[in-house]
Amino acid sequence: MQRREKTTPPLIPKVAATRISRYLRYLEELQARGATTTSSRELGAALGVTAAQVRKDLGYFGQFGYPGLGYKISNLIPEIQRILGTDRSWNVALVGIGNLGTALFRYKGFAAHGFRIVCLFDSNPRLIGRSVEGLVVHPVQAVGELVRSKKIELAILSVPQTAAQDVAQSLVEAGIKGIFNFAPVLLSLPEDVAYVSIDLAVELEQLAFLVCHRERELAKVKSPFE
Amino acid sequence: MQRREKTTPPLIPKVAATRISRYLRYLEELQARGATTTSSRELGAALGVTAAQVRKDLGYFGQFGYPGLGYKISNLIPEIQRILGTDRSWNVALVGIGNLGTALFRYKGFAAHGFRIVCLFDSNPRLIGRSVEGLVVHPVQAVGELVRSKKIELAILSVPQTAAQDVAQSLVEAGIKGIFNFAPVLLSLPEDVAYVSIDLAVELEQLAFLVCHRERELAKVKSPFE
DNA sequence: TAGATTGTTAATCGATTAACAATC
DNA sequence: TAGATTGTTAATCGATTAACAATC
Repeated sequence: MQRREKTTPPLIPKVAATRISRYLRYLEELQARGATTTSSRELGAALGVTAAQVRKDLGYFGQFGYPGLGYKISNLIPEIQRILGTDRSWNVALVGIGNLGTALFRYKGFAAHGFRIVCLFDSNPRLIGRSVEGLVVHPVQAVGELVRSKKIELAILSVPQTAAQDVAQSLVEAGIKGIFNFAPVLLSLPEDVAYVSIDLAVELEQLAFLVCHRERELAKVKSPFE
Repeated sequence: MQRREKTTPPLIPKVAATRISRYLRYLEELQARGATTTSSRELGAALGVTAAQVRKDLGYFGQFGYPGLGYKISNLIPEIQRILGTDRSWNVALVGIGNLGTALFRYKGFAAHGFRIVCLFDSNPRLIGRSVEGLVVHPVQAVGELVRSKKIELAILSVPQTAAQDVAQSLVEAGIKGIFNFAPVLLSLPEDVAYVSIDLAVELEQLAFLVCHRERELAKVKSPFE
């Protein structure tokens, strides 16, 4: 458990970054509707958080608003993109071209936010060499070479649980900077590799849990954005 | 913002339920390896939380351990399943049979934990009537009737953003108890309907954010399970 | 018994909210 | 100017960790 000096600048809670991402989503929606300004009150109301929370979250990164006026949407959107690192595009590898992998590859939401899946990998000999919507599936062994040559920084891992740690290891050795993992396992990675993980079964269990405990009036079992 | 009397029993933080789910995942793994007992220390170490956290989390729901001995795996697994509501099976509707929906339908991890996708829905006339691995795709309009007749309690929503709120509305009217939403939008639902949501683009943005801020040594930007 | 580990209370730590001066 | 809304500090609230008596 890493200790940290008391003098370090304001630490940013991870949930703040998640909310910032959602503010961006809503700002894009507002802009599409033709709005030009908004306020912490409006943003908060739309996302189910307090206005103070919105201002605090943005405050971790700078001053983007105008007292009395609110925020200029055309100004705040690029600021948040810069904060999130989505003001540029990212090359992404997709490892594991099964049902989920294929669906993720076809998912339009990634490209819309600057994430380009530029390389596919699998270990199944029957898939290797095949072309999926214009991209060839490469053997996992080629990760090292291709990550470097294609300047890939992020990887999406949709491989079976049993393969996940080994593949992650190869990706790390190839110099990947972040891994988005769908395998139901906690990957052990070096500290300087970023890590986001989704376990679909865990999420569905959460839903069952919430249903079971709604009746028992489970109070603080309150999702962060409802 | 709902107020709550000071006398209410210990409120359960949402993250505690998430961790409990992960404890279960790890316990199943331990059992598969032939282990019969474990301890809060071992569980915590495996999942990157303190032993005190593990005991506290379990403590919200009861006393399952033996001082000096730890926890009996064969005993703790069913206890956690009962807590999560996965000690029985759940009938699930899948709405939106696109790439993601199809992948989710084929995903084995749900069935393995008692979630049975028993009905498929879509609004695309070209999909309606088609059979996907033995299940016929029904029109979204049939939700009301089928949710009741098939005793469906949960729904997975993998429809486009623009359709999500309307479909959710129909599901609620049909008496659904919980919705697992993949559309990038905050659904507005009655309080007694449980809600879990994943926005894949937001998750990938989190990864980009973490990568960008690793260097800037972003301290408390620490994911809950690393 | 001695050693280990639980369940739980108290202490610490961190995140959220309220409040308000600054300012457009 | 008066009204609105920011950025930020202080107060509150809640979650995590440490500590330890109870107990196997």
